[in-house]
Amino acid sequence: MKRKINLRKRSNALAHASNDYAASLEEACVTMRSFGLKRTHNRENLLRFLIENHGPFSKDEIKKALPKDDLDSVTLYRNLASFEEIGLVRRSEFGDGISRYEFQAHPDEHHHHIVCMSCRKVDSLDDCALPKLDAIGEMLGYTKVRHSLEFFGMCRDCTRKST
Amino acid sequence: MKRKINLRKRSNALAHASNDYAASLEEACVTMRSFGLKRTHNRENLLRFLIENHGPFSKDEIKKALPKDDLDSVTLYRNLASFEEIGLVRRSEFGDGISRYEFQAHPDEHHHHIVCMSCRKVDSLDDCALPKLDAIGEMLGYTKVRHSLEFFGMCRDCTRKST
DNA sequence: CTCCTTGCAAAATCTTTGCATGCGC
DNA sequence: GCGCATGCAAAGATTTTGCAAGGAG
Repeated sequence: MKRKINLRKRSNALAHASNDYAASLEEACVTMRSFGLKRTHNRENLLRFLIENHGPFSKDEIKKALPKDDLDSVTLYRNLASFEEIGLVRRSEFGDGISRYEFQAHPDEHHHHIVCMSCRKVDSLDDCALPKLDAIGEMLGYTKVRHSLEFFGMCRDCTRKST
Repeated sequence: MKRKINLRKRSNALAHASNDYAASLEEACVTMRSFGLKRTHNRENLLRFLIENHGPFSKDEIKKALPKDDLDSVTLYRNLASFEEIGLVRRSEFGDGISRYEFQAHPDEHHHHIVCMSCRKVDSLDDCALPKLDAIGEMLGYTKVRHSLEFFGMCRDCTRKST
């Protein structure tokens, strides 16, 4: 059956917690609880991995990185889907047909990436340098506008190697 | 085996052809030829569909729209991949894990989309209003920078219905 | 005539679903 | 104890591969 999550507004009680990994994890668990999701080993491992290794990962990369005992694909799929639904995790797609997931401390917070098309390395870009892009959509009558902006190119190292 | 395409530079001989569907098709066929791809019924039908119904389509939508006789999935996959490789077709991903394809008259030309998260309608946005975003990537030492920018929201109609 | 393209069958992947058991709270 | 979470098995869906026959140039 379709997993049903109570889409209550996400708690912001700990919105200004430290950047510490452990603190982020605790905060994430509070968010989970506020949606009725339980704190389990599986989820904790998944979150820890995503928090500590910041940067979008494919399901495959995640599966390989997690302890052997929680590598059941079904659980991973379900947990990623749940986390995405409550905004703990953001999905990015980089034009190769593979979804990549990354931890997102706060629902509205996001940044953009630049992906090296040669080695697939991903850098993060600060979003503060970007204009208020969503206004473009609102001009067309759209509401609840959000956007996804990804850059692709060849990184310094790969550029050097290829010449 | 992996299909090998001779990645010669794309011909720009007809770069300023008219916007007419037939002309676009002819131009696309010239491009195909310049990469050693042959003009077949399958490809012509696929291109015609993409040119006439502008807007990104999933493989599924394309398959349903094509004449029943060319609905072999394998051929569709292969042709979309070839077209993508030579730049005739651009793939977009809108965060739902489904790749969508659209005709792209010239390799560097592109625009952005705004996708209604409710009815999945896609509007196209003129890109001329946007700043030179790729400079951001080049500042980081990347070369050959391109970008993908997609907007998501709820369109006027769906907003009205949902209140 | 040659090489590219197609369609079929089958394999390999990826993703979802049902259900019984286990576990957080 | 209740209800969500997990793991297994199996079903479903998607994508890839091999190969022989057909068709474009």
